[in-house]
Order: sequence, then C-alpha cells, then structure tokens
Amino acid sequence: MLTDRQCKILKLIVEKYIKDPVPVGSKSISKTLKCSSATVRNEMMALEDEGLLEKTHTSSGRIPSEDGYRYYVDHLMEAKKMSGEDMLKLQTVFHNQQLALSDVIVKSLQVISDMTNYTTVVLGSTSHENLLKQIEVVPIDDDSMIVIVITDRGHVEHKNIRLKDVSLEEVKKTVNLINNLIAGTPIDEVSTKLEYEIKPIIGKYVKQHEQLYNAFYHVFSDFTNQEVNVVGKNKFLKQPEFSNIDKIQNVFNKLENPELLHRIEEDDDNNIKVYIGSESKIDDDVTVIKTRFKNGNTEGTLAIIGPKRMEYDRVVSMLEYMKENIER
Amino acid sequence: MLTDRQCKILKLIVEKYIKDPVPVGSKSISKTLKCSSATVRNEMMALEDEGLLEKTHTSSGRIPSEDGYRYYVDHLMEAKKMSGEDMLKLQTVFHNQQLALSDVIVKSLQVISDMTNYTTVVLGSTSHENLLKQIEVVPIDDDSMIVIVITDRGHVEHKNIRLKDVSLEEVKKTVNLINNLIAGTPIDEVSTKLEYEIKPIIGKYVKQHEQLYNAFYHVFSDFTNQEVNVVGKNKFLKQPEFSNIDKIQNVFNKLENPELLHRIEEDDDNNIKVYIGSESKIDDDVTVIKTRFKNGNTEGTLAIIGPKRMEYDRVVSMLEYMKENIER
DNA sequence: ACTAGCACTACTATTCTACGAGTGCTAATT
DNA sequence: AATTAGCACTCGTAGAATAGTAGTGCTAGT
Repeated sequence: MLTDRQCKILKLIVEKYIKDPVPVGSKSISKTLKCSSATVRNEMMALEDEGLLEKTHTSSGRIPSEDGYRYYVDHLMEAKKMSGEDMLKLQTVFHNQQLALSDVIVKSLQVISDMTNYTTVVLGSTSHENLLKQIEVVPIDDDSMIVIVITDRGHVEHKNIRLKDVSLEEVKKTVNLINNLIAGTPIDEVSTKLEYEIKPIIGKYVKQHEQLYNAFYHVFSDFTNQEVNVVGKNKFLKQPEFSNIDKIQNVFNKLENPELLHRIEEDDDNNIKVYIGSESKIDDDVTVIKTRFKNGNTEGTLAIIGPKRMEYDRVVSMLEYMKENIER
Repeated sequence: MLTDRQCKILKLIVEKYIKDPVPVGSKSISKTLKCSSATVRNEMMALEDEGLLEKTHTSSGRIPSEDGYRYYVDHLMEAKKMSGEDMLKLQTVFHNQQLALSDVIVKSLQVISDMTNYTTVVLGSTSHENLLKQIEVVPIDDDSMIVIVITDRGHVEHKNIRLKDVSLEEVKKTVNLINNLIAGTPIDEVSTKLEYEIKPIIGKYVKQHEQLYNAFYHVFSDFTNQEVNVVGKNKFLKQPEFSNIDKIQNVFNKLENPELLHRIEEDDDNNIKVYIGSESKIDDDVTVIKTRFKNGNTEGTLAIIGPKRMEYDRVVSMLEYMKENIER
C-alpha cells in the first residue's frame, strides 16, 4: 500500500513524464512538494521497489513502469472534463445532421487523431452479427457484372465478377433465389447456406449453374468479416518513442493487421478500458484505450492507440464524450 | 556527347550504386574496365563536368545525379526481359480467371510491391470519364438508407444517408427519376443536372423534396472524382535513403494526397515513362515509372514509385508485362 | 593517351576529456 | 523516527584529438 506522499510523487512523475519524455529527477519534484530532494529520493526508491518506477541507467531520473502507469490510471488519475477547445471541434462534427452515424464516428475520430496525435480505430460489428439484407447485381458489360451485398446494419460491399456465356436472365433468377431464401442469414453462414439451399435448385433450373454458384460463393466467402477503420496511423511518426524506423515498421505492421486489432474487443466490457503495453496484446510499446458503443443497429468498438506515455485523462474524457454522443 | 568509354563508366556507376547505395570509387570501376584507376578518374571528372555524376564530399566516390539517371535510362539501360522468377509470381495472378480485371491489377501490384520493395499505384478513370449507370437505394431502418452509385465502368460507391419523415415511396420515385433522366451523364455533371432536371420535378410531386434533393446532391458531390489505389506505401521504410522520420513523413503525406498523385497521369503518353526526382512533380527524392493501360471500359494508369536509385530495368520490364497482359 | 605515384581531403571510428544531472548513502538535525 | 544536508559516485552527452582509410586531383613519366 502506498502512502499519501508516495501517491503524490508517482502522480507528479507520471504527469511530468507524459508532458515531456525525459526521466524525472528528485529535485524537480521537491520543488512542487514541500520537502527536500533527499526525501523524494527515498520515496522514489520505495516506489521503484514496488515496481512502479524505473531507471534508464544507474544514476538517471525515474520513468513510470507499466505497473506505474497502471497504478496511475487506476488510482491517481483525476476524471477530467473535456477542454472547451476539444469539445468545440468535436461538436461541429456531431451536430452535422446530414451525416449518417457511421460517418460521424469516422469524422470525429479523424478530428481526435489530429488533436491528440494518436491513432484511432473503429471496429464495426463482426460478420456473424451482420445479417444479409439483400444483394443487387448490375451488369457492366457482356461478361462482367457487379454484385453488391448489403447487410441489415448498412454494411455494403461489392465485387466485380466475370461470367462467361451466362445470360442475364439466369443471373437474375439466382439473385432472386438468394434474396428470397437466404436474406436474414448471418453473413458468415451464407456460403454454407448457398451450398445446401441454392446450389441444388439452380443445379436443376439454371444453365451454367457451376459458374454462377462459384461466383456467388466467392463473393460471400470474401466478405470482410470485420469492419476495421484505422485513422491516423502516421501519428506514430510524431511520437518520440517511435523515432526509429524499425519500431515504426513494427507498429505499422500491427496496425495493418485486422486480426490483431480485433483483439481490442475481445473483452465484452462496455465501459472505457485502458490496456497498457503488454496488456494491449497488440504491442508492448503502445497503450490502447477503448470502449464499446451501441446505437440501434450500429454498434462496435472505438479505440485510441498511442505510446504508453499517453495523455490518459484527456483521451478517456474524449472517449466518454464520444460514447455518450453516439449513444443518443 | 559522351565517348564510348564514358558511357560504359556511367553505366557501371549507376548500376553499382543501384545495387548498393555507397559512392562508387574509381578503383572498383578500373577492375571491370581494362584501364587504370587514374584513367577512370579522369573520365569521371569529365562526367561530373557534364553534370551526370556528383560527389558527396571533396574526396568521395561518385554517385549519379538526376541527369545521370536520366542519361542512363534514355541511352544506356538495356531492355531486359523479366526474370523467370518475377514472371512466375505474376502469372499466377493473371491466370486466375475468376477475378475481374480491376482486382487482377490490384493483386498483381501487390505482388510487384512485395517483390521490389517499391510502392505501386493504380489511378482509375476520372469522374468526368465515368458515366452514371444507375443508383440503388436500400432502406436500413426508419430514418436511414443506403444509396449506391454505380458507373458504367463498374466503379461503385455507397453512402449512408439520413432522412426524417420521408416515405419510402417518395424516395423510390426520386430514384426512378434519376435513373430514367440522368443515367448516362458524367458523374461530375450529375450534381448540376440534379438541380436543373430533377429538383423542379420533385419540387412539385414529392413531399420533403428539399431534404431528398439535398441528400442526393451530397451523394454525388462527394463521389470520389478519382480512383486512387496506393499499394505498399510502407516499402519506403525499407529504402536506406528514407531512413529518417522526417523524410518518411514527407513522403507518406505525398502518397496520401490524391491530387498530387493525380499529376502522374498529366501527360497522356501511352508508353512507359520514367520521371526522375524533380521530374516526378511528386517529390524530388523519388522516381515514378508509369504507363497508361486500357482494356475495354477499364482504363487508367499504373505507376511504380521508389527512390531515384531504382532498379529501372527491372521495373520497366514489369510494367511492360503488366500493360501487355492487361490489354488483352 | 594512359598510368604510376603522391599529396591531400574528408568521412569514420575510437578514445579522451570535461561536465552535469542525477543517484545512494551517511551523518547530522528536527 | 522522519527529514535533510552533504558528498562520493555513476552514467550519458558533447566536444576535441587521434588515427585510419577510401577516395580524390594533379604531375610527371611511360
């Protein structure tokens, strides 16, 4: 258990280090606190023993450890109202009545990314939650056409397919069959339903059924099973802790890996959650702050990803604001 | 005019430097050529006087200047057949009969980017070339629906719009009007046609026409006027000349700027063109190699972007192969 | 016309220095 | 018992000195 003073010191160190990424020395703390640097040093030692602080070398100042950040977030951080300036910029996006919710979310995350220099992420609903609403086919020329797949939640994907010697009639028959028989099915079950419910029928009544079946099969099996939207990846280039190319390459690879990002929503907690470093399951050098949101049909996860040295209070207040505004 | 030997030396320097980005000394050249390093040095001086070579400092070896690369590409580079290995990897993509052409192009550019460590770009046809084919509307819930816009070339975009108290009937009327009256119009003229041909009609017959008109107006005015597809931006992280964060940030910003990339297809030359450094109009530190392609309705521009120190012969042969294969 | 030879240049890597910001510990003070 | 002043010590950083080396340009001789 930490003493009152230890808490104060830890808080000061974390906040100072977040402002400016250089190890914090005892002297600078003793100025704010009313005691000598020697006392602060003793307390710092205690905090280091607890595993909350670290040194970069034997005689350097202290920086927060992963556990230090954790403790800060769990016990020391003060809930902050969003600054007026931050609020204003976001409000203009939210008050745009023209935009659909999903567009508002992406736009506001762009704004947040620019304001904070962190990367933001929206994860949409997964394909087993998305039900097929309907498909549309638009012929482009003799042997190619576009298939458009729409889900009940408004997710749209399209694919250009090529068919040789298949008449428009037969395509339309198949489309109607699909719309009548398997609309309402979760997207990731459509492929199998196609096989058992559509294939036998078109096998009898439709010429070129092999080709047609294959084409549609691919359309659905390629359907993105997770909507992922990463905004402001490049912001990592502005973070001093990612100033070398190898680290950047590593982080970029991870941010471009949808399966990996998917881990953010593995827990089904609806509140705002903070995952620091190794807790993030994405990269030991980043912090992920996330929350789920839900408004009618639209639901998913928002996340802000930055260095562990993150403005936790500011980001949390922003996510709170986002969640609130999305949910009504 | 360069002597025969000068050409040989320039060629050797360029090719050596491309393989390994360190200034090339006279000694290494004299080994391949049958003459002393002193002779080579004299020739190098001459080449430097011509502005084809540069030094990084007074006593360093030479590196090719922009003009040096230019001369190499125009006069010295040997047309190379694509290596069997490169060919093989691309063939598997091209021989996939299932894929639509546009998908084949993107897939193969991914392959090329991975093989070469350069960034690749596809620029699709611009919106004044794209004609509106048809629009589709799919209601999602009470007050939101998806509008899908399809062009004659198979470009598809969709937008989620919100409408309050507008009945489906009236939306459908409007959609039919648009499909009947202005299909066939170049996309970037649709907005104005909407105003003069649709607005007056729905003004009379459709309730809530203001809202409806506005919604559709936005759908078309937001239509991406240029299809841009950049593959393998991160490859720049692997190029030694872009090993510092500022340069990377700069290049990334440029690669994410569609208007800037658009400059690649400003010339309407159908052949393969090489733009070195400042010629590229994108960034002084990159080379752009591009070609236009056309196959039926699908047309556009392919480009490969990398450092000036690029494997010109290899990239040119790849683009040739791409162009040929796309065009039939 | 070519080349051997040489003085010269500038980058690189290594070592040394001085400095300063920080530490931990001890002993004195409150 | 808690705090603090004082001090020896550590380590990173910055700058200067050094040596080595890969290259040059020039001259003079083949």
